[in-house]
Amino acid sequence: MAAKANAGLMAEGDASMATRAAWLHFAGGLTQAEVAKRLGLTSLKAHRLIARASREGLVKVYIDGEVSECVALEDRLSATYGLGFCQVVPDLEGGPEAAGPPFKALGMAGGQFLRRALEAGDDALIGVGHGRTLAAAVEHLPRMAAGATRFVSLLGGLTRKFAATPYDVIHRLAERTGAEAYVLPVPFFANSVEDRAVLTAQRGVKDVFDLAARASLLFVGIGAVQSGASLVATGMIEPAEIAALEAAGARGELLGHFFDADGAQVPTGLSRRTLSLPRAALRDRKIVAVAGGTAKVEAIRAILRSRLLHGLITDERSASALVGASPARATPGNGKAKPRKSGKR
Amino acid sequence: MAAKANAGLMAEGDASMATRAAWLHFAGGLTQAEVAKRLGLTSLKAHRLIARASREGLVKVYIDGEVSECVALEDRLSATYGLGFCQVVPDLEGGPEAAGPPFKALGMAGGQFLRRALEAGDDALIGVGHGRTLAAAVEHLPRMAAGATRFVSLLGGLTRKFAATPYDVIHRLAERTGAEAYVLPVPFFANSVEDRAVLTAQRGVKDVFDLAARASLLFVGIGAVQSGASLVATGMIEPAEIAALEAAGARGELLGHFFDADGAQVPTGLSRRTLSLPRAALRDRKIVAVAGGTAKVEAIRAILRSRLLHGLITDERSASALVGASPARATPGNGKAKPRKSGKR
DNA sequence: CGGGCTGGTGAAAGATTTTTCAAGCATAGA
DNA sequence: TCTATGCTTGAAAAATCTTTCACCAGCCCG
Repeated sequence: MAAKANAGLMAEGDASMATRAAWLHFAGGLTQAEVAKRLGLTSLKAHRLIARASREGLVKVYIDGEVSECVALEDRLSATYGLGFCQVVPDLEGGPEAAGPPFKALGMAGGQFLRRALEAGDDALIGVGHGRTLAAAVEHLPRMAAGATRFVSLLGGLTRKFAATPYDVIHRLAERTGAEAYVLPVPFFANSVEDRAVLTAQRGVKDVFDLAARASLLFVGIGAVQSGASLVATGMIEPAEIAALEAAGARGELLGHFFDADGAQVPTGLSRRTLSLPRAALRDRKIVAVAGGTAKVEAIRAILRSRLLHGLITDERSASALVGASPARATPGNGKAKPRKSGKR
Repeated sequence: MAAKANAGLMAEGDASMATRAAWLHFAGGLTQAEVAKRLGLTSLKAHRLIARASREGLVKVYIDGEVSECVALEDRLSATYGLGFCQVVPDLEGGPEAAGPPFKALGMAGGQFLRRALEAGDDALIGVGHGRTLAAAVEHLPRMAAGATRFVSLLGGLTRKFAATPYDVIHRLAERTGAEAYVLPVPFFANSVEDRAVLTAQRGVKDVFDLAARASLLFVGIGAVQSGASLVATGMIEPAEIAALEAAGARGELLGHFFDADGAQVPTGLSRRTLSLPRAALRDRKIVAVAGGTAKVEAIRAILRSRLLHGLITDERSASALVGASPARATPGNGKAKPRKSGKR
């Protein structure tokens, strides 16, 4: 009877219904048919509601156990690079040569980190960087009130391309948490040193930079220095520029600053055009980076060696590469220790 | 202190493997066969690992959307009873006759509440009550560090029965969070007033009571006053006693204190033997109760009317009954007032 | 040493979930 | 008014997950 009433519209009540169906199914462990019966729907409809709830990210799932190999990697990374915090998540993407960076896995871990940070409320002002990885982290952040926490962009984010606009990170963050957020409506790199001066002199911009300098937690990504890097792909930096940087020894990027394989800063003309926190402002800050994927291992190592990081969230494969261990296929103990009885069937 | 009850539920490597399999399956969305291939197992083994991980509660699921009906109920309850916080969760158990209290649903909500409280860290000392509902809440609390938060029992918890020992609540809480926890190794109700005096005079006991009086958040359950109530079932109170209480008009119990249908305290000889916070210590405290189920509606209403609660977590059906047409002081001489009137189907 | 018990294993049957595909209905534009 | 388009719907097929059942190995006890 109740189900019949809402035959017409579906935008509002449907989301509620989807949530309810998902709740019954996932939390309650009811089968889709049971959910259907309970809600007075056909099982197919129930399935569609549930599928939609999952698709829209209404269903958050996380695993609350430790994978020993990952914990070991965390310990080694922490010890080696003096991290105060480290999390290594198992790889999700299949295949041996993993396509892109493990956005999903990193996103879940990053999202949880953010959630904790927000719930703890220790950091009244959190600075955030750019990139798809960070965007993924925000994507996995549950809807929640941010309390008194505010967010501030750490670097300019305008870009020509529409897709994957870095704006999204802080934007969505604000949207999801209802927190105040200060963005920097300037490019990541200005066209010239003079332009940079003009831009930073803008009242609003200057204020935000001042704010960024005071953030107590910096949540950032790490950029690779390669022709295929996102910096290039998003049009924030020219292929020629990245090539020059690479030639100059740059291996990794953090908040617009470039570092070589030893973690030393690479001086470059580009930095005089960068709209970001000055290098000096990165010392002794609580910087937590989330990054991973084969393409970024070198960059991550460079940044780690700079000793600027306080925390790192990465994936198992990258972590493994970082500590120098052999590729170590994700086939621990069980697979190798026992000479399996050869599965002939 | 936290007893590291790392019972050998499963071998070390197995747990790790199960976690990994669960991660791949739930977080990564891989099919069980894919997980198996990735881990070098048969798909059946993968399934068993995943099933085990779920069974052991390593997989936490929660739904991040609002069900409009529940939100409406929350608002009404908050307004009606002056609550500062209210959460209503959809019912999980099927059928109109709803077996027992909705432990699972309440547990999930309660667990989340606790997690938030711990992560916020606003309450340095949290007092906890008894009961299966609270136990369920702790059950659904993820493993996490409690920071500086400490826990303290609000009432004695010894009982004759082994199963469902109320001890579990604070015990498991300590175990799961690694927090300091102070228990009250005395019965809920002493055998006599003299006994009570002796017990409360014990040095350790007195200290814990003093601590309990200072807890900034009280996380408690609500007890029904019926022959079938848990108070009776766990042997903490005699059938004859509960019958007397019921005859005296008692309808609900909160931390060992009894209240009638109007929320007024029911004076009873029992209270002089109760090892719990004195009634006076309940005023103006941040008390959050979690309770639900048809059998408890009356009790919840009684407690709500006492206006002692700051927060309530309950299930949809109970909430519905609570706000539903319910003339005050409908004191049914005989216990035939079960509002089991739910639209079937 | 054998019996009974426990716990893990795999094949196959049984359920459930997910995809596919064709059809229905409403809306917007011609 | 008619038609195209887009979105939802339902039945059935395909894929996947879960249970069942029989079996085997290790282990404690008699």
